[in-house]
Amino acid sequence: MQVARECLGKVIVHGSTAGRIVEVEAYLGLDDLAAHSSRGITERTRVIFGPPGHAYVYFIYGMYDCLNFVTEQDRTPGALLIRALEPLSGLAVMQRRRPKARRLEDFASGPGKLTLALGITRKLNGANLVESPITVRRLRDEPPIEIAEGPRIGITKCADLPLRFWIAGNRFVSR
DNA sequence: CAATAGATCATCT
DNA sequence: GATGATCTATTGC
Repeated sequence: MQVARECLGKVIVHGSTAGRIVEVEAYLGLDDLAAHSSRGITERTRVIFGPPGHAYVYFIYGMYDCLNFVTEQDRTPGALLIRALEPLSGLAVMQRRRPKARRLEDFASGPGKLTLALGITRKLNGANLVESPITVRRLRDEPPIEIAEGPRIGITKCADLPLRFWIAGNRFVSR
């Protein structure tokens, strides 16, 4: 939850494409029934229980990959779902990967969209976020931001917890 | 504009 | 065998 606030405004770089994190959701682990990790360690949730600073990428609805950051210490489950990015570079590449997006706001304004735009797949599951193909960096001149919070989206359990965070007023946040 | 259906499959019961 | 941390196209007002 603290990590969620720290990650907003940071930049994800993958290949020639990069985007600024403008919306995230926290998934806390054992007590959070909406979290994949709430039912313990399985083949899929293994990395959520691992050390922080790694990527958890999972496949959903038979069609989309979603990107998370592992946030808690080793043995403690916790993840941050990246929900929306503001495209910064590699726009032509993103457009090719997302032919249906007509406006810049449609490139990465959702969990499934951003993985397509950046070319992120399950091959990056478990990857270190510092020295792997995918990295997270701080913006050179980080502008001050106002953080808004509210209930998470697209879940049926624990849907009322205010664990969704976004940059107030940013137009690349999902609906 | 809002509501709904369809696509499509890994994971878990 | 059902479900799901989604997106898009289509239908209906």
